[in-house]
Amino acid sequence: MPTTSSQTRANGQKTKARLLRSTEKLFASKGVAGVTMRDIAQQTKTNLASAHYHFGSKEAMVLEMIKSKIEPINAKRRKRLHDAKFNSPNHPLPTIEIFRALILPVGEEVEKQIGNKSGIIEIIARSFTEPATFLEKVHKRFFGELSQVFMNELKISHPQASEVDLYWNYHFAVSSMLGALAQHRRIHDFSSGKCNANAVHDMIERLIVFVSNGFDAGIKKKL
Amino acid sequence: MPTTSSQTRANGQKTKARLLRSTEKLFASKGVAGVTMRDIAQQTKTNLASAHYHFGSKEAMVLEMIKSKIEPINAKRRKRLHDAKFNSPNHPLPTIEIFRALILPVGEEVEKQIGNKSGIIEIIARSFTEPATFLEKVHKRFFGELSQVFMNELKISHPQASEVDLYWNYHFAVSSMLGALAQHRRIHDFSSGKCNANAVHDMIERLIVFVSNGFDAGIKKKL
DNA sequence: TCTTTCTTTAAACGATCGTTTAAAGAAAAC
DNA sequence: GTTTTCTTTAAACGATCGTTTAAAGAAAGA
Repeated sequence: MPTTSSQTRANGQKTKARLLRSTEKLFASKGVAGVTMRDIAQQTKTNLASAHYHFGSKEAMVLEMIKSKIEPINAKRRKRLHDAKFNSPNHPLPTIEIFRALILPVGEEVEKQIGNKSGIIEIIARSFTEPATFLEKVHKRFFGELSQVFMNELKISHPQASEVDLYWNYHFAVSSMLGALAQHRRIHDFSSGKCNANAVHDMIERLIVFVSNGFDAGIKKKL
Repeated sequence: MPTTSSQTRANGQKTKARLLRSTEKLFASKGVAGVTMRDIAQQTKTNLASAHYHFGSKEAMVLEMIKSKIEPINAKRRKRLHDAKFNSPNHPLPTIEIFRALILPVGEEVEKQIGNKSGIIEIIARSFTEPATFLEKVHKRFFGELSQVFMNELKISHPQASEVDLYWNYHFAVSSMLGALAQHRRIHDFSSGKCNANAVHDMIERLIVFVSNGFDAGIKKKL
């Protein structure tokens, strides 16, 4: 049978991938603490001990799942930021373009999971809100460096601004993004059906406007 | 002994109050799922069964604790909104005054808990982010009506705006507030010590500026 | 083929969870 | 003082958790 050599012992890898998919859906909809290894094994139609065989522990499993979902998103963010700079080589980037690079790739991921009740976004947002479990380390590991990249870009675009202003308002911007995306499904009930939670593209554009204008308003004091 | 008739059998009430305090601190720092009834009993220096005697169940205990903390905050919000209207009877309220009424009372609560590692704010924010546990009902119960009050005020202040715009941007504003307040302690590390997480008053004023300008930017399209 | 390695399985382990029981202790009512 | 009601206590209950064990099954190398 024609399989690549890196794909030898194929069946195990398939089970591992299926476990990761189940982990994402279950953790997103019920929270890390609300899902048991037995839930995951049952959803994956495999044995409980098999999950431990592939990942070693529940914590290691969550980390690997989160990593597999977040890193592609962060790569898109960097690429979009890089491309935006390339397209306006002689000018500092407008605030809105910086936040577009930060937010749009997450929005695309939200758009993918329209059919599902929840996905990686809820997990990311929870890593920002949950108490001092291991999810807190996750947040620093996956977003620490990325935040510095975007902060640097904001410094370049706002050369007269104080660092304190920049840090505070970036903090507000990230909080807005995560809170809004994680909870966007509630908009339907809250607005008595007037707003459509599945109109992700519309929501994302609104969010980018909200965030970049809030950011600039908090910065301009220093001009 | 001179005690009011509603205060007879005094000792039990003291234990109940101590249980509520322990519940707040523990749930705030470790999350609802991360705290056991035994943790609470131990922290309160009482018996495990005593907690069930006073509250019936873990869930009822959490609900009562949250209610006891949130309702005074919401009362302050309504009062501040009412006072602001009284002080400018002939003009619609500026956006920033509406959000000041919404955000300042929460800020005062954050200021109270500066010494502690965490408090009710983290719990409220988590009720916005956590999966479909009973905390979700909590959110609707305690904030549903309040949100309508503030939305009505925003409609009055933005008579030309569409309801869809208003709902979306109010959603963003609330997300910003909860995310920023719940995570404000992270600003110290993130900013390499440049921002002081204990300067709550400064943070709150920044947050109000961020939110109201973001809101207006999302609304003004319709003018 | 035989052997080795990878993967799955059923069953059990010890720990811990929310809750309940039944009895003792303390405070108020009489 | 006696009775009644409220409160606390130690101990146990059944359920469920993450993890481990030991053996069988499947795939690849020799």
